Amino acid sequence: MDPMRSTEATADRIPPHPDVAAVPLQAVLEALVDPVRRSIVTQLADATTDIRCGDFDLPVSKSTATHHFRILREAGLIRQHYAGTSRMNTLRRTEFDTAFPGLLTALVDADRTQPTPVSAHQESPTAG
Amino acid sequence: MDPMRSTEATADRIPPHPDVAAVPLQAVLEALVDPVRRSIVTQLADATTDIRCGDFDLPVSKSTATHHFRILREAGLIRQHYAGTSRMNTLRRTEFDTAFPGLLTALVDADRTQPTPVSAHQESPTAG
DNA sequence: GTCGAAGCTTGACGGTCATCGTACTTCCGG
DNA sequence: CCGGAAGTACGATGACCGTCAAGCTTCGAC
Repeated sequence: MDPMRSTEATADRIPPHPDVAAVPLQAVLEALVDPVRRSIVTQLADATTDIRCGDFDLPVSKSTATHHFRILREAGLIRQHYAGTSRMNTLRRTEFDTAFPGLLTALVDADRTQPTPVSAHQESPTAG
Repeated sequence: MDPMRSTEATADRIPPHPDVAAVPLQAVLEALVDPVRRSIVTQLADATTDIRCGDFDLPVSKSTATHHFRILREAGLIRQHYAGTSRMNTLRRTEFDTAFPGLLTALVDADRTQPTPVSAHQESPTAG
């Protein structure tokens, strides 16, 4: 009800974001090995602005998408904040590049060259 | 029995190595997400010469190690050749860097900064 | 030829994770 | 206040993958 709430004042409902420097490399790789999550990251990397959860092009249900966003947030890859009922997502590029130099660039670059096929109901597109 | 067999003539027993350019990014990430396999890669990156399979410092049984070497070979990350009964392993750095620029460097670099804890009988060191 | 060393193959097992549906919460517009 | 929209939380389920032991193959030494 405050007139103060534009885009930044409603952040209470979001669990705390980790310090990227404290995230283990293992967690980062586990986050990025999933094609759906990697698709989220590349869509963010290609965008110039934040993206709503619901505006991503994803082949999974809403609850599964929520799960993926959480993994990415906990891996320090994305930052989330509320705007109304919409959760906005940003890539934490600068911070991440400090902690893992070159990693995100190399991955997004590779994903652009070889777009990862993200089809639903398939956990291991390589083996399948 | 040929006198010709120094180190390169015995390569028959090794399945063919893939063309790195044809390896999907997904396969590369699935290979590198495992801490044991990442440990193999970093040990190779730190070495100046080839390493025998048995000379790696790995917390798993021989059969499991064989499995990991195969995954890495099929992901285009290592090259294997026989020398007697020993299988030698080399990092395919140059080829890999051409196909996935910056990826290997960023990963090895990150792994050096944050050495991955590879303990036996543990598939998900992050969650555990 | 025989033996040991090095490593592969196979089969089985157990844990982890991606997936979903359902129910719940929070916010905005009338 | 009420309804819809946007997401989350919670269980349940099924598949994949890392793990190992046992047995086999290949090579080198003697």
